[in-house]
Amino acid sequence: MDRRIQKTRYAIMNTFMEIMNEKIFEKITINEIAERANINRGTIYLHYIDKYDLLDKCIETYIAQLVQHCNEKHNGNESPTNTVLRGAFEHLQDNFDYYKVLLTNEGVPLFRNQLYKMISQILNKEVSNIKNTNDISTEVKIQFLTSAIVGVLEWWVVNLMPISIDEISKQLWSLIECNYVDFLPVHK
Amino acid sequence: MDRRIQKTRYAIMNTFMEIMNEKIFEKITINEIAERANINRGTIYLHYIDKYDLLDKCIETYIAQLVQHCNEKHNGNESPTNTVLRGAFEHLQDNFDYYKVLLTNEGVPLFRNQLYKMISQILNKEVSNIKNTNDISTEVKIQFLTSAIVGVLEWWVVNLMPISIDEISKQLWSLIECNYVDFLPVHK
DNA sequence: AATCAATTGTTGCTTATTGAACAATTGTCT
DNA sequence: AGACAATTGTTCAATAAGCAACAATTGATT
Repeated sequence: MDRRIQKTRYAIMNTFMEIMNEKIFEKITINEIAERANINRGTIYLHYIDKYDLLDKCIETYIAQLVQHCNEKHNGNESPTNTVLRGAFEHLQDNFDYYKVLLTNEGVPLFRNQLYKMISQILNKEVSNIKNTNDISTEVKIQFLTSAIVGVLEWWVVNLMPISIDEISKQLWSLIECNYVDFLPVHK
Repeated sequence: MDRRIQKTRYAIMNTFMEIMNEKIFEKITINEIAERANINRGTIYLHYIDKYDLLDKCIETYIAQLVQHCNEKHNGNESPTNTVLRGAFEHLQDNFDYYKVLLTNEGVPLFRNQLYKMISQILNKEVSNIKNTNDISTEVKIQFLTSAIVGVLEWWVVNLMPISIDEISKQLWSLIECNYVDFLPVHK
């Protein structure tokens, strides 16, 4: 992509998140973002319809980065789900400022929905190759697991990462694994 | 000035200084600067003839900022020279990373010359309104003072700002004042 | 001495951003 | 209610930055 687009969008989104840290979403103006980002006001409209669209795009972007980071951890590893989990927490930590804002300021439901969608997609993909062995429907299991995982991710960020990545990813992995070992694919 | 020009030049000069901190001037390539600054290589040539010109422009720019900062301190103050002096040290401290590089890496003579020129201009302006009272030529005095001041500024930066701004500016001011009180304008 | 990769300036064309202006809308204050 | 400043979204022409390609030069390696 054209470098100018990269830089402009980064500046806008970054400034927007910065301001989100200081005041509520409704009080933020396009004007303010443009000035702080040192970007022509009109330029913002070339990329985003309005500030609601900007919020949407921010969430989309960060979730996409989260997925990408996890995928990089995934490739060529024998125990994918475990390392993917670690990758997720790593990314949350590295971009803590963003996720903290998105999970406490406005837009929480939007963000949670995206997160939910993403996790459930991964789980669906992960279980697509194995058959259901007991009488609980896969659908229900996935809903159950997704909610549980999203809840833990959210808790960890909102509570300012109270325990280390090692601990949180190990513990969460244990919870997933021991209760649903029949459900997840077995590696090695 | 067009925002794009500001940002581009800032990115180039900033990256250039960063690299100057890591390797000697001769080993630095335009390519490297462009990549690290995330700027199209051709764009650098729109602003600078080559890396020597870039070094020149950097020095010019930082000196101009130094002068501007001092002037802001100057305006509407009763004892200009003293506050101007403080302003100079403040600016050196705020942009320590730049000046440290310019005074230790290549380009030292270039930078010192510019500094020299700037200080002597200020002194000339400062004494233009008063007449010479003794038998030492104004010319010689200005050369003497300029060298002394530049030397102290340079020493302070190269030795990593070993004493506080308060102390250094007070001490330097004393040296200037007590020896050349007949020479400098008397305020109030 | 010769080869090879990297760097250098430069070019033509495309595209993104800028600044300025505009009317319309919003929110605040009296 | 009316006045007012601030914000909004949009337009336009001008211009800076982008990309890709090029030949020429440099520098290191064999």
